[in-house]
Amino acid sequence: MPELAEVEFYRRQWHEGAAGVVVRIHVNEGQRVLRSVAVGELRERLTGARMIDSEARGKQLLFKFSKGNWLGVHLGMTGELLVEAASFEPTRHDHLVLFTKSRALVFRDPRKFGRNLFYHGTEPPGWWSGLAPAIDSPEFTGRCVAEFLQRHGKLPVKATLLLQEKFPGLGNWMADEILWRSRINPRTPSNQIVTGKGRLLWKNIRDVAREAIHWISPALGEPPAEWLFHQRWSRRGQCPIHKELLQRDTIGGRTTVWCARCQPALSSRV
DNA sequence: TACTCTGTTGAATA
DNA sequence: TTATTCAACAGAGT
Repeated sequence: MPELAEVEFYRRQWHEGAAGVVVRIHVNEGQRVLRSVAVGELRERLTGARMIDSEARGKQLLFKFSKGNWLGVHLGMTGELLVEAASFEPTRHDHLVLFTKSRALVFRDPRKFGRNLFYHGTEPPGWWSGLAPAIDSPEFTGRCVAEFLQRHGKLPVKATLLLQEKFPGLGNWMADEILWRSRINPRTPSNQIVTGKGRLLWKNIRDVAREAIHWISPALGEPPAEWLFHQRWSRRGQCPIHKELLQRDTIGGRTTVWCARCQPALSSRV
């Protein structure tokens, strides 16, 4: 599930739930999500450390701990961050649990597509500072979006929007929402998004990202009823505008939903 | 019961 | 270099 707004929700959970130093660590040894982590070092260094900051960038999370320790989290498809009582007993999907005196910070991920990273040093780790500029940052300009679309030529615009190297945090439903608002057919080759449409697309990327955070991040809420979001999960989903049955197909390897009337194929529109 | 589907992504292949 | 396919995994839905 986690796209940028859900990721931000989970960041807040852990950030607000963290209280005091880590006194004990539970690790689900040998799990995929820990494949990049030196578990022994993580245990040793994080025990006695205290969370002092956190940041979300797209789908990536970084938690800064005292004594120069950094914990990265990617939630994959089914990951979540929970705060439980100190008496919490980890279940089989709880791969990393940081216990403080009063709480347990839980990283749970049944499908294990998520990932933890650990780094020790005074500056943020390279895998963090190398991430693409956030969608709401000044660096995310209409021009750089236009260039990126051109560069990806024939790739359907739907698939291009899912590339995290340029659109950090966009996931499947957000991409569909953005294209629907922009009245762009998801199969449109990226380099055929011309000037005016490109500008509109850029604006809607920013708007949907910002509004998603507004509606979802405070309490894992839902966007307003008129969003495509609410229609996409069912085969009977209708365009919120025309009440027409939505189209549904796999594009770029992902289930894609669109309205044939709002988003006609390129050849049949102006 | 068996089969299909899923919000991710990066490695392998073409 | 770039685009597509698939595997990693578990559970929910039909």
